[in-house]
Amino acid sequence: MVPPLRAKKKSTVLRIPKPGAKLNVDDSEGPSSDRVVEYVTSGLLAGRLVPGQRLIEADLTLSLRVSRGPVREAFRRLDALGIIVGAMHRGACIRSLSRSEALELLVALEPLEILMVRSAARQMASRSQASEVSPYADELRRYRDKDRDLEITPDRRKRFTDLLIALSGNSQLPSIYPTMRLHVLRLQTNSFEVPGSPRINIEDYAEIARAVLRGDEDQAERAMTRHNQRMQERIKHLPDEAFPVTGP
Amino acid sequence: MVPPLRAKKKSTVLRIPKPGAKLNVDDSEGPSSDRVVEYVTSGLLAGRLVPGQRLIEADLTLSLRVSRGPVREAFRRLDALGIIVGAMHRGACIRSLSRSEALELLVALEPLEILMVRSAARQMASRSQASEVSPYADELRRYRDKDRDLEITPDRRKRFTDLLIALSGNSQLPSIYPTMRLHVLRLQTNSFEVPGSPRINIEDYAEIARAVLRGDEDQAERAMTRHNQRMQERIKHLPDEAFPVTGP
DNA sequence: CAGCTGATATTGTGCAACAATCATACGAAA
DNA sequence: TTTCGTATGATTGTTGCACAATATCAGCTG
Repeated sequence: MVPPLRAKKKSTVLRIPKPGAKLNVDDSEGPSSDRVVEYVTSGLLAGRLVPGQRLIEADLTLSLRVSRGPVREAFRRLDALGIIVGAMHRGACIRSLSRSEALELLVALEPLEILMVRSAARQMASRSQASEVSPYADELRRYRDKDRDLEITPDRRKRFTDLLIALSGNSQLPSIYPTMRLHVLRLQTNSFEVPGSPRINIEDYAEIARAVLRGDEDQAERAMTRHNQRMQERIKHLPDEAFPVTGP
Repeated sequence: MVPPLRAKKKSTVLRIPKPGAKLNVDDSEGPSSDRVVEYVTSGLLAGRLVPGQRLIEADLTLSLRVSRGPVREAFRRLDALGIIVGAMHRGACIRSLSRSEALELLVALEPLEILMVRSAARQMASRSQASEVSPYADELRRYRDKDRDLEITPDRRKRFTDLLIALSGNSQLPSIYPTMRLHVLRLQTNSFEVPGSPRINIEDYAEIARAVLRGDEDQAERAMTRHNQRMQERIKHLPDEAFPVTGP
């Protein structure tokens, strides 16, 4: 299997790339399908893509300069994450939640959020000096103090729960929680302003962060529950346009 | 873009299939990648595949008679579901949970299971006569009565929680809960017998089913919590061989 | 207007090629 | 002998193209 004699093949150093191959003109790192996933998720949060919108493989192929393989792989991943829905021979479109589905999502997410803040608070109480938690704790303090730099964007919201999950110390939460959160994040910020809502979230985060940093599990749970309740109220009052209907 | 004149191309009716194409010799229906996912998940539950095992694209290509495209798409889906883990240029292997990770998974799953049984019990109490729930309720009764036909296999266990989720009426739970449950199901049955365990699960299911069918939310939660606790105990007592370590 | 027919668009799959990287074994230097 | 670089093979990541299968839609006909 291993020819002991020197083969007549070309030296490894002098590899002349042929046309039609990847050629490493890739400006970013990592798998190409990651870029597609990033494009869709960030586009969803930025409002560049909206629920119900059809995703055409050829379009992404052109705009992202990748071939169909990675695009299709990314679609499967997004489908498994509940971000898009795919139908046989009909491609994929961004998943759209009805108002009741959005409420059910919040109901299902609530117990996970409670677990998350309780675990985080417990970790803070027991090992607040540990070097592992300190960078996360520092970042969480900025939410508590309503740092001016922290303009509340979808990314900031996502980061907030990511922080809590990291602090919770539960290695399995990242795999379970974040899958469909994108839809909630979208409904939290994107357009459809409801009077008084933007401030509410900042206050909610500050309250949750305060309780977690103090290591007060019960208070953290109460704060998180209140936040979830306010989100449910907000969703109930959003206009119908926030819940587009996808064709059959 | 739409050439009005009849093109010189071949008539649509007389399409002569050329060799090397799919040719529809596919004995099953649905996307090919589904078959790959099915092969892996069922193989994991059946013990044909074990955690830590490497998955080679070429192998599945040969054994399932599909090309690399669908195999890679399936891998991305399984990766998003937490069933396998993939590393750049190193392929994928079946995810292996350490003992502590398995425990953390159960901890994270517990609040979802509570939500699930509480909702199911509530639905049973409020609309027990509704035609929607009756088929599910009938099936759940077979668990309550410890139907002899219901030999407890991994599929039966999976079906039990699927039933509860269906009865809960929460349309978002299916997207959130089941992703990583496979690992728990595997640890419940596969080999590594612990004295007295097999009966415990049957009794657990019967107790949960009884409470849910009665519409007793509190009792259902208690029963489900007990079940989860017993599972945690079981995991603590499993031999180390049940938690293979994957190489760095 | 309903139903059919055909064209078009898009997806699903296969195949082959190649680059990039990993993994291992081999051999030379220390 | 041990260690380290390097060749070599294995496997993955990506591309491109071809073609089949299905959906969608426009036009035609009765």
